[in-house]
Amino acid sequence: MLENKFKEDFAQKAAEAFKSQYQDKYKEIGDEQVFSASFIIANIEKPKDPSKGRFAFPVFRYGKLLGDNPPSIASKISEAISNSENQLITVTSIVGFINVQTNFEIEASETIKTAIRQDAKYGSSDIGKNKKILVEYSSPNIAKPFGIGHIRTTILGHSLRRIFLKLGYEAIGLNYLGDWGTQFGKMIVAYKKWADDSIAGKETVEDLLKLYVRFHGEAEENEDLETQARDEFKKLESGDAENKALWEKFREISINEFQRVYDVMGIEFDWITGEAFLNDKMETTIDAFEKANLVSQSDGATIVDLKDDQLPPVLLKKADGATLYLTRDLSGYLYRVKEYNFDEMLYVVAVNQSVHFQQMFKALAMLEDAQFVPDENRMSSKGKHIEFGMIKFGDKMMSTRKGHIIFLEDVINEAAKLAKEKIAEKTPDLENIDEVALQIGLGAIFYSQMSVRRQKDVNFKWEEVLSFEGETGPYLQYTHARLSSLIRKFNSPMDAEIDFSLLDNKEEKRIVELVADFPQAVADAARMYEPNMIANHLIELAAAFNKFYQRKNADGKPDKIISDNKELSKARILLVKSVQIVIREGLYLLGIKAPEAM
RNA sequence: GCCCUCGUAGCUCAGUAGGAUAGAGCAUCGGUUUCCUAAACCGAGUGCCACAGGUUCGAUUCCUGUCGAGGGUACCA
Repeated sequence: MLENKFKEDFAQKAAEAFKSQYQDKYKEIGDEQVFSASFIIANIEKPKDPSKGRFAFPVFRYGKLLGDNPPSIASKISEAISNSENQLITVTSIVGFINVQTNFEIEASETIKTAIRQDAKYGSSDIGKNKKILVEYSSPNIAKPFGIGHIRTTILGHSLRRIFLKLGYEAIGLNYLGDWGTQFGKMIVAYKKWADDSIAGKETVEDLLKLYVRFHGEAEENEDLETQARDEFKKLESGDAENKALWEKFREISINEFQRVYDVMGIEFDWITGEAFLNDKMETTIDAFEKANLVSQSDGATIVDLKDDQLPPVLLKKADGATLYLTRDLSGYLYRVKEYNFDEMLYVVAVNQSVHFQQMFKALAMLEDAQFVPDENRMSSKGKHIEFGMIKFGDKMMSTRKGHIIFLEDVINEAAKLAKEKIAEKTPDLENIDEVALQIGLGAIFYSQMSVRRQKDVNFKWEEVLSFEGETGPYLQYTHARLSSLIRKFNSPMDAEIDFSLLDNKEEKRIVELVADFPQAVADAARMYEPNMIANHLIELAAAFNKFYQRKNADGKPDKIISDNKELSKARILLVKSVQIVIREGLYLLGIKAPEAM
């Protein structure tokens, strides 16, 4: 918390300045709250234009209180601070803002040393200490292939897990497979009717998809199929052996396929489970709602009326007695409460399921109300739907049912292929070409999802996902490779005394600021459940570094990082090292690998 | 009908605890490589921040309404 050192110094001095400059008013007002250092520090902000100052403090709110105009207040306070002993900061004032510059040598020295000392831990903190957070993500449906539609939940959730781990949380990544539900009735009907005997036992997910698509195609003509599907699922749920065997077959084919894709993508989970896991817990859940007197019958179905105009009732059981997705999710929540006693339970699921989660959280709250659970023990409010926008293709929604699907693996293969071509052209003697090509391909894909705020719908465009130039994953990776290359090239020891005052141009200054602000970016990303904030920060840092890398001296000659000026080179290479750490760790938080060369 | 999300440059998007002249990338045009990786860098132009009100010293940001796009709205997930 290096930055605080400067902020605290400023806040302290500003508080004193208010007291001395406005003695009479200060006493009259009596309320010292808004003049306290802690209030000031909380209201410090960052100018959009970094050249204005490292941070700023607007004084408009004091205008009425002090009976003085803001520009005058700002100038009086800043003058008073300037007249005091200042090691750390320099202040100036303009139109009601007090702008603060930090002592750059100190900030540079401490930022760089901290980053290098903490290395992979840079940006971490202990704000999540003793807190447990569950993150449910990916959660593909069995018997459907892994499509591009699954990419956002997978990448977002995976990144959030890593971000929370970095902040000291016990973060548990959960893959909750859609391995139960009426869709299996559909699959079973389709399989029994149309399965190709010649490939029996060797079916792939694609074969299952064909059956699924055919079912929906024919069901449009023949409504009876839907009824048959419900019957088959009902049979499955009551333990029919033949259907159980088919279900296990579908499940195994899918899981093997998923695992292969996760391995390629480098996606990790702490617990892979599924809806079927909850089958024996459903009755307990329904009992709990019954005991709480929340259950009623409606049109033959077993429901919980949420007493809310905005929300449809929760269906615990369909008229035929079979359970639904929501029943299973409620059971899952109650199970996880018991098993993990979490502080937060994040559901990284697309926005089209928002009603589902509203229903779920409301039902859980009603259950706790009925059970008179005291506030401090309530768990129902700890669930959060981390929603994200839909993926469209050619401006249309993707629909698995209609077979409109882009296989994630095809996207990955295509990206890796293009990356490999590019390497062959640029760095043909690179050793581990295939490995790096995959890293870059994945970097492009991952970044394309991370560069947009999660609430936005995104239109899948091959040329955007496969772009390696401009604000992209490969740009960050390329920058990392450059940084790594510099460090390799500078093969003198780095432990000598460094004169950080040699770092004095505006490019170096900007880089130090961005390195120093990385921990804040990580914390912000966690607060907003928005990895995009880290992606943005990395792009800014990479751009600042690349600018520095290609900067020219006044004479128009390249100002090289490694030069004959030994002392300057040493200081700069440490700066380079700190940037490398931030880019590498930042990319890690996004789930992207940082190659040493490419 | 009702509910949720989104609406910023030609295109894709940042701007996320309200702040000082609204920023990037792509695309277009021009420049930079005797090379610390040109997947880069430099320069050039573009905006009634959907619209209308409100709150505030100050609104792209918060509130209300309108319009537009997408999603959802009990026996799918």
